[in-house]
Amino acid sequence: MLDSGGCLDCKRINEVLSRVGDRWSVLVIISLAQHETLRFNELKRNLGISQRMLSLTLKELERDGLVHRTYHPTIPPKVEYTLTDMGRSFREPVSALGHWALENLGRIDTARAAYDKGAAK
Amino acid sequence: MLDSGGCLDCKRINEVLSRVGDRWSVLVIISLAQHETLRFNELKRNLGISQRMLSLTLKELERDGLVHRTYHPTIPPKVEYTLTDMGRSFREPVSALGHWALENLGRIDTARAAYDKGAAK
DNA sequence: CTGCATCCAGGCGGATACTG
DNA sequence: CAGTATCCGCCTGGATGCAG
Repeated sequence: MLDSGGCLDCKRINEVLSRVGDRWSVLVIISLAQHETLRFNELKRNLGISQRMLSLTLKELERDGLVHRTYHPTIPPKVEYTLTDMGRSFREPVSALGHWALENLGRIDTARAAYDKGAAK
Repeated sequence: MLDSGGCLDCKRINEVLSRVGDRWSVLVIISLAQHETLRFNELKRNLGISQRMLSLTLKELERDGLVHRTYHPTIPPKVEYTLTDMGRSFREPVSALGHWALENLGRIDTARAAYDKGAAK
């Protein structure tokens, strides 16, 4: 609920995070960035996401102009998803995050273990 | 459920996102990065976060070794929070995300408006 | 195959009250 | 001031069933 008064950047970050910041959106974009084009069930299998969440996520991403949807009215139907230019550009900051993740996951685990041991419980 | 079989990076990203990927963690880190040192209620006011969430978030961040907590046993008590080295390093990928956000928020809004108009409802 | 609709459990997160 | 504890609504997200 509202601004509060401090840090203006925070509100911006907050905004963008509410849009494309959820786990599934990020993962869908990463997956599409790696595979170029994927069908609905391919994404579903790759990410281990439920149909419901994938459906909702893709619709949002399409709405936000990050993902392009191509519907082939064949039988059975075939739908292909690709990144838009904006979607591809999103991959840069995300990969920076991914890089940081890979480098620091171990450190975080170590810190946690130390913290948990110290606090005992 | 799990892994699925595809994209190994996704699991990693997923992991790190489950740790420091939530909205409040990110905002706390950004705020601390900007102000160097902040007290509990300063953070609370800056972010417009509830005590409960701030308390939980800070405890997690401290546990993960991203935030350092200094307790001054005065009366009234005074607690200062600062970023650790790892916490500071996290700010780089986040600022990349922030940059992207500022550049593309407008585009997203435009895409949304177009989408909503087209779909009508 | 690609979805949408429904149901339902679990967790996030705010409001409030209380302690040191 | 800096938390902890409780209550509770809301939304996320999985499971299932159905349609085109």
